[in-house]
Amino acid sequence: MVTIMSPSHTPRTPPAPPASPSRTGRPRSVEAHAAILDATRAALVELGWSKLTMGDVASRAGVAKTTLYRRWANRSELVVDAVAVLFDELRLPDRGSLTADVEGVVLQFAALLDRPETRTALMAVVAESTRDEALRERIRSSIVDRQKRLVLVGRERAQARGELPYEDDPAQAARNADMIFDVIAGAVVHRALVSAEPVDAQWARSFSLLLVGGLTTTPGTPPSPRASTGPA
Amino acid sequence: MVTIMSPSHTPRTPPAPPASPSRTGRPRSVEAHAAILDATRAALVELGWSKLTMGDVASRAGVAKTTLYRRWANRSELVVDAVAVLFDELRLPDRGSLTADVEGVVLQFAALLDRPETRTALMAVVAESTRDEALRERIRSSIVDRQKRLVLVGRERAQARGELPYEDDPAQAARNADMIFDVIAGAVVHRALVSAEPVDAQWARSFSLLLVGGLTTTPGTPPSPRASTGPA
DNA sequence: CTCTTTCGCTACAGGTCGTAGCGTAACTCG
DNA sequence: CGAGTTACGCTACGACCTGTAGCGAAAGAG
Repeated sequence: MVTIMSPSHTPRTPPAPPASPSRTGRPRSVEAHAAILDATRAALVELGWSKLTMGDVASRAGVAKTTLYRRWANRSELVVDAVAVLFDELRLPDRGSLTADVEGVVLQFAALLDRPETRTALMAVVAESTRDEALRERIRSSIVDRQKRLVLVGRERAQARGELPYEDDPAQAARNADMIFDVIAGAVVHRALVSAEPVDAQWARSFSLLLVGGLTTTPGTPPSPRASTGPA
Repeated sequence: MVTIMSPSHTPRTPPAPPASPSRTGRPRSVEAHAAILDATRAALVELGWSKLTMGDVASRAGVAKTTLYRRWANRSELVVDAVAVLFDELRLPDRGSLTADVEGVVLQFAALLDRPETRTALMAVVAESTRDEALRERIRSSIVDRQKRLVLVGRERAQARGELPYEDDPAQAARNADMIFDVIAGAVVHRALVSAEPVDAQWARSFSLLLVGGLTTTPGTPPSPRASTGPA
């Protein structure tokens, strides 16, 4: 009695389809889980983020509204999970050069932002996350990190090709990768959603040339003033 | 009677403080206008975008809720106007070099995104604008264009300094400017809001070097393959 | 067969949106 | 100065959404 007894209600912590750690009791329906995420994406397409309601998603999915709240704390977390899976499509096929690889990832990300679900949801949950630490962490782990891996893969390939130097300081290398990620993802998002203009092949090519030009001109960060320019 | 008689209600088109074209009747209170925008920013700071309500803003501003709806169609438009004025602070002092100018504008924009009002509101209205053409246009004219001008100024200065070449094709020049704008604004926004990490002096410096390195390596877009690098 | 957890359902309190309708205030024009 | 026009504050409202509570029933674990 004196104990916290919080598990009585609002557990909802088990994120994945069913709750893994609990062995006993009725398991959560995996069909319901998939149906809910599908319904969420459908609702995003038809209604957009601002008009999407939990009740609507529930009826589309054929489950009770209470079931949604048993699994997600609020709309934002549900929507993050619903769109996160779309980011699994992102791949980085080896196109032979750093420029071509950047171009490829830009076009892929642009295609993702062209889908109405992500278009309306991505910035909305990011905006929400500025005041919700848990949501920010969920976004980071289920969306941002999936994109960032592509940058790391691309860098490794470029290093293997000799297009980029191997970096000594691991902390510095991480900072660089983070910056490159923000530049790529940020530019594409800004072009697509803020400027609201198409990220087409021409833009992707121009951008890639710009970025790779900067990367090969500026090996590390300021620390090493470097005298001569030119790629390694 | 048969006429549309739409002006009877929901005019609300007159955006600025008072309605300019109308000469007759009681003019809109400019004090109320300022009070509403102030109250909106205050509410954004305290409550954030998602918990900001029209009723709350009205009572903070000391006006009736109906007055808000007479001037703005919805929350989003009100918030855009409320934060737009903050973007007037953006300046581009001549720091002597393109790299330094980029660095300066990055830090200024970052400072703006550090304010809780803009932090919570900017991405929210952008998300909203993906499904609202009027809102998108309002954002473009009152926020985006104010930022974009800085890019144009910076390019002119760099051209005058000889750091960047004068471009022949005006359409191509416009595309380049747009891209640079998306790269700068996008990277800063992404770093600050998505990655949620600080845009500090070090980051600004690294980013500026990267960008300017790319710009001086890649003058135009692919069209003109250009042989030699280096500023004119 | 018992225990545990989830499920669907209903109901609800609390809150917001956006509008309508009224009487009044403020300003322009003839 | 009166008539016409527009903005204002106020009240009230219907429609809707959120998130929770409480129930009996279903679905597994041991």
